[in-house]
Amino acid sequence: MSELPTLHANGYRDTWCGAVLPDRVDSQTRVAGWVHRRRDHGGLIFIDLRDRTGIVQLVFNPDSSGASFELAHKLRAEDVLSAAGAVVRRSPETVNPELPTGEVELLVSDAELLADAETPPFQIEGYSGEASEDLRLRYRYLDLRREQMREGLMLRHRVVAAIRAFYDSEGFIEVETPMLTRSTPEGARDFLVPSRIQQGSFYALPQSPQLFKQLLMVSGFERYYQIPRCFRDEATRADRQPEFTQLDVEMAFVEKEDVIAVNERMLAYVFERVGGPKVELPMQRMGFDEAMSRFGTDRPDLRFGLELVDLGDALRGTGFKVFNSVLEGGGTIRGINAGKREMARKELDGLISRAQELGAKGLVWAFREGDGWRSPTAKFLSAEELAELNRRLGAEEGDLLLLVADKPAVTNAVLGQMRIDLAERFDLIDPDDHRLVWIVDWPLFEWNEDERRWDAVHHPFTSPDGEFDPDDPGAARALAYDVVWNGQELGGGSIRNHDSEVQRAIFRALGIDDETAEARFGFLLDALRYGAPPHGGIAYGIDRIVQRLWGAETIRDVIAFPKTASGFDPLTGAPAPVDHGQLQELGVAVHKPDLAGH
RNA sequence: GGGGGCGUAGCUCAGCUGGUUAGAGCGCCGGCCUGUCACGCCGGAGGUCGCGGGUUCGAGUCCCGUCGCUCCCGCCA
Repeated sequence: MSELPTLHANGYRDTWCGAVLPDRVDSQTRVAGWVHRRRDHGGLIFIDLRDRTGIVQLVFNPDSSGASFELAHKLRAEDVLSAAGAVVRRSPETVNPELPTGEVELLVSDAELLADAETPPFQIEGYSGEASEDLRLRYRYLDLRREQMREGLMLRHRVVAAIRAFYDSEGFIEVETPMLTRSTPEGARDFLVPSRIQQGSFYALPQSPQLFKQLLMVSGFERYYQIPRCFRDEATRADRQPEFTQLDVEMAFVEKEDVIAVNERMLAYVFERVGGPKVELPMQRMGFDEAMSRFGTDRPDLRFGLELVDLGDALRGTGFKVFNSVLEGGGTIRGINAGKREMARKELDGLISRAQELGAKGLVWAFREGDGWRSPTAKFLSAEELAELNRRLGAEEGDLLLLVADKPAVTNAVLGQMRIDLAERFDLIDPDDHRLVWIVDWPLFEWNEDERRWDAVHHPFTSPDGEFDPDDPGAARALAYDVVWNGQELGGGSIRNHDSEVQRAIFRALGIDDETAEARFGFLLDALRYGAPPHGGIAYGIDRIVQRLWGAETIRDVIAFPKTASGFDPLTGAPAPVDHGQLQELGVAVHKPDLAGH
C-alpha cells in the first residue's frame, strides 16, 4: 500500500498502524487495532497490532508500561486494543526487514482493551493451511481480516473508483435503474419477488439493465454508465455467482468504432491506475470466424499456439469408418499438434474421457513416428493419409497429435477446451503475458437444434450489420463486439436496433410473434417510435475483471459476501423459510409442507 | 439435471490389504522465560471419524442411501 488515507486523531488513535515509521521516532503516538500475534517472554511482551494499513510491533515491559503490562499478559489473538507510547528506533539487530514498520516499534506506556475476542474458529493468518471455504464464508467477517482478502477488496475499490473517474471525465452520467422489474422468460432464469399489493404478480430482479439503458438513450442522456448488481438464477461456477456486479455503458449517436474506441481507452486507463497489465492501443481485433477456426472458441486465449487445423478433406473416402460417417453426415475432422510430449497411456485415456465429457464421441491420439503414427488408430489409415495428416499438422518426430471428428460445433468446443487443458498441463502460459482482443463480426443468430429455432448470439436487441434479410437469418452479421482477456470474456456489447420495425423483424426471426413482442417489450417498441437515436453500448463483469487483476482462483475471493455453489449464504443462512403470515400476505403458497412456514 | 473430488480434534491433514486405547502440526489452557517477530521450553485438555442403514467376530477403512462443500458438463439470450 503506497499511500495511507488521512486519519484525524481522536481518543482511540492518532495514526494508522502502518504509519508508525521512522519519521515518527521520539514522538508520542496512539494506535488502535486487533492483536495479530503475541510473543510473551514473561518480563517482556511483544504484540503485533494490526489494522487495515498494516502491522506495528508494540513493546510492553514492566518499567515503562506500568499497569498496561498486566493487561498485555492477558491479551489474546484478535482482541481490540488502543495503545499509546513513544515511537522508538529498534537496535540494528532487532530490525524486522519483513515489515514496513520494522525499523521502529511503539514502547507502550498506556493501553486500553476496547473489546476482547473469543478464540476465532480459524487462525486469521495461520500456518496450518487456509481454512476451508465453507468455514471462511460462515465467518466471513473474520476471513476478511486476512491481508489477502482485504487487499483484494481494496483493489476492487480502486478499480471501481478508476472506472467512475474515467467515465465521468468523458461526460458519462451515472443513472440508477430499477432492481424490481419485469421478468423476461428468455435467457437465464429470473429471481422472482412476489408483489403483496398485486397478488399473483411478480417482479423480477434484473439480469441486466439492458432495456432501461436503451430507454435512457431515447430520453437523451446520450452517455450513460452504471455499476449495478445483476441477478441470474442459474448454477454457479468458479467465475459465476447468482448476483454479480456489472459495468453497464450506453452511448447515443455512435457507431461500433466509437464504442470500441472509448472502451479500450477505459481499459487502458483503469489498468494503468490500478497497476494492471499495460494495454496497447488500439487493441488487437479478430473476426468471430477466424477465432472459431483457429481456436475453436469465441473467446480465444492468444498467449499460446496449439491452433486447430482442418483435416477433413485429407480424409475423404478413408478406410476408417468413424471418420467416414462423420464426413458423410456433414461433420468435420480437426486436429491439434500439441508438440513433443510424453504422456502415459493412462493420461491419454484421461484425454479421451475429457473429450467425451466435453461432448465428443471419442478422441484420436497419436505420436508421429517416422512417416506414420504410433496410435491405436494408425492401422485404419493409409501411409499416404498419415503422411498428409503429419504434413498439415506440421508434426515432427514425437509430436502428440489429437484429432476429433464430429459436428463442427462439437469439434470446436472439444478441441478449443483441450487446447487450454494442454497449455495448462504443459505449462505453456507465461503468467506475465497478457492478451486483450476484440472479437468482432459476429453472427446475429445461431441455430438451436434442440428447439429447432434461431437464437440470438448476443441478445435480441443487437443491430444487424447492414440490411436484415428475414429469409436468411443465418447469414446475418451483428454489430457486436466482445473484449476477451487471456481467454476470458470481460465484456461484450453491440449497436442496438433503434428502428422499431427492424426490432420487430428480429423478434419474428427469433420466433417471437408481434403479439408476444408487444406484451413483453411493448414499452421498448413504443419508445423506439418516439425519436430513438442510433445507440450502442457494452457491459462488463466487474467481478471477473477484479478476479483477473488480483489473480484470484475464484470470483468469490473478490466479493465481500459471496454465496456457495448451491446459492447458499453460510453467514446469514439465506435463503431461509419465512413464516406463514408473510406468505399469506403475499398470496404465495409453498408446496413443500415442511417448509411452508412455522 | 448429470459426472468427478472431498468430509477424521477448534483449524489443516495423516490413518496401509478391515484388527488393541484414532495420530501429527498449528491453535487453545496452565507453568517458565527481558529482544522476539511463525519466539522458545515444559505440561495438559480436546474426537458422535458429516448423518442413517447394511456386511462382518470386528468398520474411520467395505457396501447402500443421504446431507454439505467443491470442480466440471448441461445451463448461463
